[in-house]
Amino acid sequence: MAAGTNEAIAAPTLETVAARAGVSRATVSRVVNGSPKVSPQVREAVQAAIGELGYVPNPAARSLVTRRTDTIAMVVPEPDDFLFADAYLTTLLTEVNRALEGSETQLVLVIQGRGPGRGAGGRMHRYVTSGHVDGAILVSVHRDNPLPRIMADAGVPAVLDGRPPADGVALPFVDVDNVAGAQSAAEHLVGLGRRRIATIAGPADMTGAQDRLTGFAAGLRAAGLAGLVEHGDYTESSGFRAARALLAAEPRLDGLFAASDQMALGALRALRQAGREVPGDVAVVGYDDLAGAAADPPLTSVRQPVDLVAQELVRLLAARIDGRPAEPVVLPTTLVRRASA
Amino acid sequence: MAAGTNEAIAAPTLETVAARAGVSRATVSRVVNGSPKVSPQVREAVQAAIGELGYVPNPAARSLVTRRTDTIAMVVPEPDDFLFADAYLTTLLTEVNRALEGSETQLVLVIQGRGPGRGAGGRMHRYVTSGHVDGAILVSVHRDNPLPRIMADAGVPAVLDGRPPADGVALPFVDVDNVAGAQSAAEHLVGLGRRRIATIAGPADMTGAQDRLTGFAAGLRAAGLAGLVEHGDYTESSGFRAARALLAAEPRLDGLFAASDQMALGALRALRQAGREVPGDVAVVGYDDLAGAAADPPLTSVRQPVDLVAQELVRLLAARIDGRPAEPVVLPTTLVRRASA
DNA sequence: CAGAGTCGTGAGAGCGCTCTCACTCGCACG
DNA sequence: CGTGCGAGTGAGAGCGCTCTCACGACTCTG
Repeated sequence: MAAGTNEAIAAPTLETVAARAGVSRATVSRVVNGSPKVSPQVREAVQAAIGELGYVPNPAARSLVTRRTDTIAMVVPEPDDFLFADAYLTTLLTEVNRALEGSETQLVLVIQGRGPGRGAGGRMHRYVTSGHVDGAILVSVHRDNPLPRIMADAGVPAVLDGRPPADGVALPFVDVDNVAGAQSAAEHLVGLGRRRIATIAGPADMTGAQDRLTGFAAGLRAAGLAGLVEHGDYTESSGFRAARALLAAEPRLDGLFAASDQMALGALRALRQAGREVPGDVAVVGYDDLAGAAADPPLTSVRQPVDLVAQELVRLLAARIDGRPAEPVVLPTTLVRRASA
Repeated sequence: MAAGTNEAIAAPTLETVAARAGVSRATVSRVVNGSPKVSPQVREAVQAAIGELGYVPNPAARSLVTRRTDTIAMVVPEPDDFLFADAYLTTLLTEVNRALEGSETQLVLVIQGRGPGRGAGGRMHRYVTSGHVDGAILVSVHRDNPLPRIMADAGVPAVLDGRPPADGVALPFVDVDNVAGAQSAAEHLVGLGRRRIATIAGPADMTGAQDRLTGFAAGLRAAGLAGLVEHGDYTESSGFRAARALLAAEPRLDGLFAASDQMALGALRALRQAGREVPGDVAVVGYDDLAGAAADPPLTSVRQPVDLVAQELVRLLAARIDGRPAEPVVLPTTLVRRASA
């Protein structure tokens, strides 16, 4: 059946505490908020009263007057997106949470459903726009996503994970240097002596995927090579399909760069089925360095500093919330070498 | 550099709308909350005013008086847990979100950090306990987790994903029939003619893992067999290690049941490295049916109805929040057969 | 020793909303 | 034609908190 006594008696308020400590509401409020202008004796008395009464401030009352909720949202466009980029998103989520530790700010994960409330004016837009949160981190934003515009129009502080498209709303953002990262992957393959190199790129409507493709192409071009391209959607199965297509187009393929570890995993599976040895026949490099360490063989991958991304995202958003300016940040990647390339 | 005009002018309030529509605050409130006792003409006028002004109710003010926040929390104990059971937790999260679609209730994901605010009275306990949310779904609860007790003591409605230990707080819960699920896995292996069967069990301090072990043992016993047991923590790598240990203890192993797909994946890797064919030499069954469909070979697994679990969790919690009783729910599993067993 | 600060404290307004209660109609009833 | 009643509406009292302002009690300064 269920929980214990059905709700304790009325929760203590500032008033109750004040009466108990023999001071005014204002003074209790000062103690609770750590104001320095309270004498030590009074402070102690108030703290004792708070302890005895088990007083906890009412967040609704507080934010009614402060116009602050001490809550920020991480907004993920839709469940499918959420699942597909799984490892990256969960990691980012965890890291953002960690970056918030020690502060009073609470993180709320908002997943856009696909129900009727989906479009502009939907439940989630209303939520994010109507004062429930002080600001938002927008994640996994595709080009046609209206959310950045909505947030900007509503005057709600927001930052982006990943750079916005050139024609998009100019929100502050944190990105990793995808061009350089992908280029280092391409150069690594070239350095290994590979010459027939292909890439499994990400969705064409995401800037991160575009940049990785750009970097890859630049890396090959520098070596006087051209590469095959096949697109996936960051999932394992799309990587599997893309790798088969690539193999069909170029049976003598000897190097492969996948724009996500998930896709690299799918490619590994396709290669194994096709009887190719990795790295013997085909050297494979992934991206994210989030899912490949336990692969077979362990995946060489471009690591993104997700912890730093999270910290910068939080820092930028905090700045915007306080009305300070926030400059975009671009973080470097590192190539982590393992057995696959 | 950032968002557009720095915040629109003061947001419209009930007062503003009332003035514009030529009615009182109370009437606007009635319209906003869909009260039936408003004449059609007035309702229309008010709705027009709301539209023109772009009025959005202030949630803090509202919940200050209603004592409701229309927000529930899903509480995940710690980042490591979150990561380890990855697929299950993300799926559950998505499904709970989906179950909430159409309602006005918003889901907040709360991850317990490991900082100083960790213990009782920590940031997260305060958050969940102090009126930020109407209730909470507790997930991945280990035996020594104080949270169920804290919630019960604070009188905050809460429900559990997975049955609580016998000596734990009697919160309403939703569980799957882990005993029957594991038993069906064992029976399947037996039915395949396997006789040297082992299991990789989950953490001993989680009831779900216990139940799976119980069911597995029961299934073997019914066939007059005994099985080897090795414990893991639901991660891929723990499955890898456990499978090696099992292989060392019983080289002629011909059947293996892992209490999670992740661990089954690790086992697959260990078996391949040991030169065993799956399912030829060793038949493998996983649990969750969340990560094995694209494995090599595709994993036979015990499927949990995560969507139903989510729906029931939401239903039970809603009942508790409304002060209605909530009976525990136990849902059935199904064995999904693929190539691995 | 008067004037000018400090410092700690309390009084009280007000944040935007909901909800009870009282009031005003218009209409059916006796 | 008075009375009763239900439906629609408004007035106003809070919900629990923060924050400005005023004030009393000191401590300094000249």
